[in-house]
Amino acid sequence: MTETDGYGFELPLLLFAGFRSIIDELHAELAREGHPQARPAHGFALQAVGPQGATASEIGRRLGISKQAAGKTVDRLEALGYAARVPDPRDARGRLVVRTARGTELLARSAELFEQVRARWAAELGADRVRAMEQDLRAMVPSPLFRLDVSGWLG
Amino acid sequence: MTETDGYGFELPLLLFAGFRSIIDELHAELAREGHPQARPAHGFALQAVGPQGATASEIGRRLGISKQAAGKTVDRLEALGYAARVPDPRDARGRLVVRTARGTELLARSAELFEQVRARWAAELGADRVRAMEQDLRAMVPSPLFRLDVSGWLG
DNA sequence: TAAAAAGGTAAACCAGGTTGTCTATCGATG
DNA sequence: CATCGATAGACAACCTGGTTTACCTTTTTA
Repeated sequence: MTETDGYGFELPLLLFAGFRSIIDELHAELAREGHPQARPAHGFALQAVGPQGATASEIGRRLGISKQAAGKTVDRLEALGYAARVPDPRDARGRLVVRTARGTELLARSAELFEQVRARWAAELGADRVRAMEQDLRAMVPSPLFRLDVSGWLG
Repeated sequence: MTETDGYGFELPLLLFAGFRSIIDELHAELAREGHPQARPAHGFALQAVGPQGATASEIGRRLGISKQAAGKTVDRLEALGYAARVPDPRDARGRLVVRTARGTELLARSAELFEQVRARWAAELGADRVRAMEQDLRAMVPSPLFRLDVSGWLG
């Protein structure tokens, strides 16, 4: 990092700023539509729950965080009405985390809004440029799993 | 977000994964070179200090966080030997935060490593594709300031 | 020169991560 | 069929790094 922010330093900043601007736009609109409490982390976690539900331990594994941390996040989702815990019929130890209707609605609306953002990028830059960006990132990135250990990772 | 991760949902994920893979690579190497304690947040904060030094309040403003939070981060940088607080000769209220030699070294080495990563991307994808990615992101992103309120923002 | 603005610090709180320990249950194996 | 290792979940203690509120000191300004 020189004082003049050379090229090399700019690339990661731009990638993060791109990510952030999309997520900010998404959540500004979600807040307007009745989800003011929803945070980016909630969408990721809810996605990790999956349509069939999952145990907190499994969610932790999918997110790359401890089962305890996953449990706390599920507590939060539960408090906000996006997920619920039900007894696991096949394992008396476990409690299955499932999406509520509100949780499913949040994900569905998020998907629509993400499509809108991408369409705007395509309109602005050209569809081919957006496709190229995605293709290039796919080539350079190990795998676009949603690791959720961001808090601990960043700081 | 549909279950099948349509295009719209993939773009932000790819942007974040790209950012993250670069930062992970950087810090893996920094750790090998004697900076195992350095976290991504430290680099951002140290950058915000600037070559002339800055007050904690000013750092907070640059990073988009409260002066108290900035103060805590400076505490951390100080403990790790990357920054020091000196009396501000022009303001008896303030204490100027300045980079130590070790802090400057961390930033310089980071800059070199960022250049290396970008060169690898250019070799893999083609220099024009990397330039195009940067150009397109620059066009879509408000401004690539390093907001550091990520912890609070994400969760 | 008094009031407002700004720097720094401290305390209380929250979110979300960690590790470690404990109990209950599951599943495989002798 | 009993036992034992692995696993789910809960709980506690702790760390980092945000927040807000409050207060003191110093500087700026009206």
